[in-house]
Amino acid sequence: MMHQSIANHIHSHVNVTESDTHLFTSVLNEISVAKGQFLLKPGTSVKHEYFVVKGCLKAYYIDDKGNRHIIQFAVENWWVGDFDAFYKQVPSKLYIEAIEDSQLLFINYNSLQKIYSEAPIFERYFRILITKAFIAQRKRILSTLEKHTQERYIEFCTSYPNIEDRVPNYDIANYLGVTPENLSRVRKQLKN
Amino acid sequence: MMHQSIANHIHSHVNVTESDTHLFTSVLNEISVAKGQFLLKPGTSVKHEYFVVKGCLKAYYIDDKGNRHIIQFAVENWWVGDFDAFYKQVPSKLYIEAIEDSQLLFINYNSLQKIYSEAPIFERYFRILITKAFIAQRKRILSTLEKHTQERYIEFCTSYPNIEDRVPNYDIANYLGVTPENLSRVRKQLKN
DNA sequence: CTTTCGAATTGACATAGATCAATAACATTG
DNA sequence: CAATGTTATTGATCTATGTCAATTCGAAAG
Repeated sequence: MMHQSIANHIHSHVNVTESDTHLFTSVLNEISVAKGQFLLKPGTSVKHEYFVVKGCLKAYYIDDKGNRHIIQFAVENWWVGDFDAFYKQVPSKLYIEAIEDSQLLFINYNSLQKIYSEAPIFERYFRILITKAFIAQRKRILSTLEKHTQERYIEFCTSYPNIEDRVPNYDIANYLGVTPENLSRVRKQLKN
Repeated sequence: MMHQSIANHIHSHVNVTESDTHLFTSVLNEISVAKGQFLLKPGTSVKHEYFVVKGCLKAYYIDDKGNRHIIQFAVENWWVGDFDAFYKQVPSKLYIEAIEDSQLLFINYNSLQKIYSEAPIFERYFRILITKAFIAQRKRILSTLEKHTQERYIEFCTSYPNIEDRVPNYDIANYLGVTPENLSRVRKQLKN
C-alpha cells in the first residue's frame, strides 16, 4: 500500500505514535505521472510537496540565458518539490518532470502547517530532512570546488546508486554542470 | 546586552513567549575571539553552535589535495558552526577563524536537544533557519553553474553587503572558487 | 619617514572544459 | 526489419581560468 512507504520513512527518522502517522497519512493524496509528463511547471503556485513512492524524476529550471540546469534527481523515498517557492509561497521557477512512470504522494501547504501545530514531531521530521539535504547539497558545492569532472562523475554514481541506468547521460552531465561531450570523454577514460 | 541580539533574531523568525526566549537565552554562553584566532579546528568534537553578536568569521576546510576552501563567512546575526558534525555528533572537519575581533554566543548540543523537547517552537526556529540556509546555498550552486566569475563576484558583493571591506580579496576569491589572480583581473575589468 | 611583509596586480604560458560539426549507436514506431 | 528520431561519441578548435614568476601596492611597526 502506498502509505506504507512514507510511514516507513517517517519512522526511520523520528519517534512517532501510530496516531501521529495516521494524522499525517490522512492528509496525503496520490498522483501518478507518466514518463515525460510534468508534476510542476514555472509560474504555478506551489501548493504541494511530493514524496516519491515509485519512479524517477528530475527538477530543473531554465536560466536567463536559456540554459537548463538540473537541481535534483528524485527516486524512491525522496521528497521533491520547489522547496523555495513552497516555503515562501511564491510562484515556482522549476520544472519537475518524470524520467520514468512515477507514483507519488503529496501534501498540501495548509495541511502541513496544520500538522506542524497539531503534531510538532513533524517539525522535527522536516527539520532533520532538510538538515540532511543541506549537508548533501554542501557536499555538492565542495565537490565542484575540489574536483574535476572525472572524480565528480564517480562520486555521483556512488551517491545515486544505479542511476546511470535510469537517467540519460546528458542529464547527468547537466547535473554535474558539464557538457555531454565532456562527460562522454571522461567516461571513455574511465573504461581504459 | 548580548542576549538582546539573539532574542531579536528569534522574534523575527517565530512567535515565542517571553518564557520561551528566557529558557533559550538561559543556556547560552558568551565567548570572544580575537582576529586570527580559532573558534574551531578539525578533529575537535563539536559541542556547540555559535551566534555572531559582533564581528566577522570564516569557516573553511582543507581538502585531500591540501587546498583550502571557504564554506561560509559569518557576520552579525548569523549562526556559524560545523553543522554537519554538530548534527551527526562526529569530529569536525572545519576551521572557524575570526577575521575580526568577534563576540559570540553559543549553545551546547545537549542543551539544544533539551530545548527542542521543552519548547518545540525552537524546532521550528531552526527548521526555518536551515530552510533559508538551504535555499541560499542552492543559489550558490546554481550561480556556479550559470555564471562566470565576473557576475558571481557582483552577486557576492550584493548578497554580503560591504563585506569587500571586511574580508581580504584572496578569501573572496577562495569562496567563489577562483584564484586571486583571476578575481583581480575580473575586478580590473569592472573598473573600466 | 623609512622599512618590512603580506596582499594585490600584472604578464606569459598551460590546460580543462566549451563549442561546433560530423558521425555512430540505440531505441522507438510503423 | 526498415525508417526515423534521439542519444552518445569523436574530432578540431576556442576560451575562461589556472599556474608560476615577477612586480607593485599598502598598511603596520619601528
